[in-house]
Amino acid sequence: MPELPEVEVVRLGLADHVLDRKIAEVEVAHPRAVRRHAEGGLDFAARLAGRTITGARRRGKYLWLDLDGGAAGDDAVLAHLGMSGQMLVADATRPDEKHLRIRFRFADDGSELRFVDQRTFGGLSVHPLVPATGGGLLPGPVAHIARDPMDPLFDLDAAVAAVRRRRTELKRALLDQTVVSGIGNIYADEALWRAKLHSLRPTEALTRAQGRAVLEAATEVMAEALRAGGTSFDALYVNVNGASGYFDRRLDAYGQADRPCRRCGTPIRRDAFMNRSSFSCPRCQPRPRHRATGGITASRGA
DNA sequence: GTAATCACCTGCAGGC
DNA sequence: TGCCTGCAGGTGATTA
Repeated sequence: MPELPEVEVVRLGLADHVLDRKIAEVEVAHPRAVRRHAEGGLDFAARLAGRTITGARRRGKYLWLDLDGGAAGDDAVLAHLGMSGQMLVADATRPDEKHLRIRFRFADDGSELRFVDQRTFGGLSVHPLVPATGGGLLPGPVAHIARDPMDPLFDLDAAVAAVRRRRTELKRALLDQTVVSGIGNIYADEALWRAKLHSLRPTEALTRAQGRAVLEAATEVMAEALRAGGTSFDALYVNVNGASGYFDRRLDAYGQADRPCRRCGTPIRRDAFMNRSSFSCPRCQPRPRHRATGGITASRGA
């Protein structure tokens, strides 16, 4: 599942393969892939034909391709990979993927850019760039997203304060993209394990030191994942060349149900959390005393 | 204004 | 073998 490191790997690949290339034609094979483009697929394709890609940027799990000046000024193609989205640079002669949703053909007749998405949670859309709080230009839908821990202007103390201002459970706050962006279920569990904090810990009772510890752990684990090329459990996350990352082999908590904790040997526990799963070590990460439980201990393993 | 819940969607594993 | 159910989970709309 693409989280920040996986999206960054894709962004780097796009920067290598599509920068300064002129789009000749865009084909939308599935309307759901452009559902966030309010004017529909035909308008999406029409707005991109003839434009040149001038940049590949990212905030959190969103990435976008800057376009040269159009009729209405600077704009960008915004992409969210959702659960299973892939941006593939492919030779035009290669057979189409089963879940090909959008195809970009370029004026140079070289490789194509394909948006492939099995579960259709992802999508592409075109938006004008608008001034963002804190400076810079961003596509409109990204303007409310907080800076991610790999952003050079990320303010750790401000992020800790934002987490502590919330009145919720710690993991919910970590997953809230308006508090800190880029963290998904995998890296939230890994950061909590490293910081020895339970996902249900109330944010209002979190000390500054604990807040710093969990956000620093998140930064650390995502940087390590990026160096490994991202986390892949199956064929759903790949880079632009279709290759998988290797960080899943180094996960300490996520997907490790019933396996011994690498710190203390206690079996990792799986709990239900927001219609998904949460993994933690019951010894290193004790539950807070005054929170409702209701989790499950049965596990399906990884 | 803030927090919680649910729908969206497809493929796979496991049980019967 | 085939059907059914549960699970994976990020985002945005809706509800409280």
